[in-house]
Parts: sequence; structure tokens; C-alpha cells
Amino acid sequence: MSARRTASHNGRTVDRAAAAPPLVINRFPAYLARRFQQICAAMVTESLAGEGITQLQLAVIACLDTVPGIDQRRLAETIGIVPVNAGQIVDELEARGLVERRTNGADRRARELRLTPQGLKLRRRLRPHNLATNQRILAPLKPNEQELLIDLLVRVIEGNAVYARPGAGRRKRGSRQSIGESTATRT
Amino acid sequence: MSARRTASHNGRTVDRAAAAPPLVINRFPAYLARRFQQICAAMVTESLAGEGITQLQLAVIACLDTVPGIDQRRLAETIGIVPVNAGQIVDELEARGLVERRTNGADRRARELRLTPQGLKLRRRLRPHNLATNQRILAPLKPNEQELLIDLLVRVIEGNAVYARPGAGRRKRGSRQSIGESTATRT
DNA sequence: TATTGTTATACTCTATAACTATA
DNA sequence: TATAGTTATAGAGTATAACAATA
Repeated sequence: MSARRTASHNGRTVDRAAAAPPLVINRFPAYLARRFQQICAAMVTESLAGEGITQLQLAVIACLDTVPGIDQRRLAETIGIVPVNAGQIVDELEARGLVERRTNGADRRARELRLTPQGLKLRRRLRPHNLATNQRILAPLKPNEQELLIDLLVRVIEGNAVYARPGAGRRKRGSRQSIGESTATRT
Repeated sequence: MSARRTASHNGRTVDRAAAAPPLVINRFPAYLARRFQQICAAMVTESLAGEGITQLQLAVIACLDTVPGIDQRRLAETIGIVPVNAGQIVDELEARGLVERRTNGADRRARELRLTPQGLKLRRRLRPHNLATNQRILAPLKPNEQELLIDLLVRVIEGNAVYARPGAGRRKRGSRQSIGESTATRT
């Protein structure tokens, strides 16, 4: 398929460069998506090291900066997680004094979420870092290619919006067959 | 942007468009990567429904078809997971009679992994489905754009190969602060 | 009755550590 | 000592269900 390297990757007597196995082994979107996501998560996490903030927490903070007063359900939908999970993340951020929950006056079921001054301060400080990290991800490409990649990704995502929901890529409960129940148990 | 549906999904007389929140809220690669991965996982999982096979199991099967006799560590490295995890997946597939472990004669520590005839048969049957699914993912794009997207992704992934390792995007053990230990406990 | 959010719980995924066998 | 693999364990992520408050 790709034929990138000459060296073998079962690597006996690989005494020179090209010792590293081929990273990209096929050109399937699903595979590339997983690798791409791995890379992005790793780079973002690295850039947030020491801040004690996760990627999703950052996403929430960014969202509250953009849409102050948003409620939890909409927050969840916006960043692509389940509402329960959004509640938990907000819990964490609230416990750290970064986010504030207010009861919506008009609809007392809903919680208006806002950054506290402290949260806003953190947001301001982290923003350039985050921007730089995201640019660094695309560094292997030329500027016009970077824009192109983003455009194409956006179109694929919006074109498949129906599938862009959390948890759809997991096994259903109980569908996992506990090995050992089956035939072969290892000795 | 996408105008996916006019109807609401919480079914409360939403009589106009723009009821659905915008799916793509920013153009940050890290965000797009997560959404793109969500979509791919969802579509692949859907296409495998009923087979009782997960995306990673399929990846292992595909890899063993391409590189028969590969050992577990290299398998893990190839598809981007940790060796322990590879062992577990192979466990599952072995229990179902799809994969076979042989002790390597030259190095008796290593296990040569191969598809069983049954595994190969499954692979042959699933392959066209998988191909179609991956094409369907890119359906929103024109053919030449599809190739372009793949090329760009490959380059970004290979350019950031250092970061393409499993688990790099998670919290370290114990770094998660159990809320409730902190100040604000909810009432 | 429907919706927002919370609490409780449990399952899946996947990493770390310790161990065995082999080199 | 170093490497391939396994077993054990546990933590992170995230779903489901039941509930409370409000609409």
C-alpha cells in the first residue's frame, strides 16, 4: 500500500536507521483518525502539563469563555460529550474555583455556567499556549496546506454530523465476552 | 453550515432551522481530531455491529493478514496500542478461534501470530465492508479531495510520529483530584 | 409528562507493576 | 541484564439508571 521503507519491521539485524517501524501502515481514514487523535491528545496534554488541566477541561473553559451562561446540556452537546460527564467536569472546575454555577432565573432547572475571574485569568494565560500547540500540530504542512486540511476535516465532520456523538465507538454493556467463559483457557 | 435536520431531537416544537447547535465550533486541529475520531469510531462500530468484532480487533486481524507471523510487541507498535493490550485482544481473538499463537522456534520468548483459516475467512468477508465504510467516511468530499485529505493526514502523522503513542493523552495516575477533597462540596 | 441536572453505579478501556520464561 | 509475554490490579473515562427539582 504505502511502501515507505525498505527495511523490515520485524527487525532482526536492523543495525541502522529505519529501525523505527513504519508509523503509518495504511491509508484508511479510520486508522488515520485514531493516530491523528493520539498525536493531538499527546501534544495538548504535554502542553498542559503542570497546569493540572485536561484537554476536556480546557475545552469547557474555552466554551464558557465563548458562550458565557451556557447550560450544561448545551455545553455537553457543543464539545461532544455526554451531559453527565459535562457535569463532572464542571464539578472539578467549580471545586477549583474556575467555574461558577448559577441557577437560571427564567428556568430554575438550568444552571448558567460562567468562568470566575480566576477562571478567566487562567483562560487568558493558557490561550496563547493552546494556540501555539495547535499550530505546532500542523507544522509538518505548509500554511496553505494547513488551512486546506482544516477545511477538509470540517467538511467531513459536518457531512457526518449524525455520527459525531460520544461513546458511539464502544462496546455495548455486557457485549464484551469475558474470555475464559469460552473454549480456550490458557495454560 | 450543515442544516442537518429541522426537527429537534428533544422534540419540543422547534419550528425553525438552526435548532441544532453548530457541530464544528472551532478550527483547532485538536478539536477536529477528536470529532473526526468520534465519527470514524461510530461508523466503523456500526458497520461491525452483529459481528461481535471491535475496531481494534479488526485492526489486529488486518495486521495479521498483512504481516503473518508478527509478534505481539511489534503488532502493538504497529497499530498504536500497548503490548499488554495487544495480548488481551489476541486472547479474545484466540478464544474465538480466529487467531493462533505459535512459539517462535528461533526465539522461544516470542509468539508468532497468525490468522486461523476461520480468521482468514472472516477477514475476507469483512474486508469489503470495511473498505466501503472507510470510503463512506470521506463521502462528503470529492475523490481528489479525499486523496488530498489522506495525504495531508499522513504527513501530519509522520511528522509528529514522536507523539503517536498510546495513552499519552491521559491523566497520570493519581493526578486526578477527587473532588470533595477540595473546598467546594455541593449541597 | 417532559426536561435539567445530580447521584449512584458499573462497565469498558488501557496503563503500570510485578512476575515468568527465555535470551 | 535485557526482552517477550502474562497476570494482577487499578485508575481514567464514560455510559446507564434512578432520582429530584422544576417546567
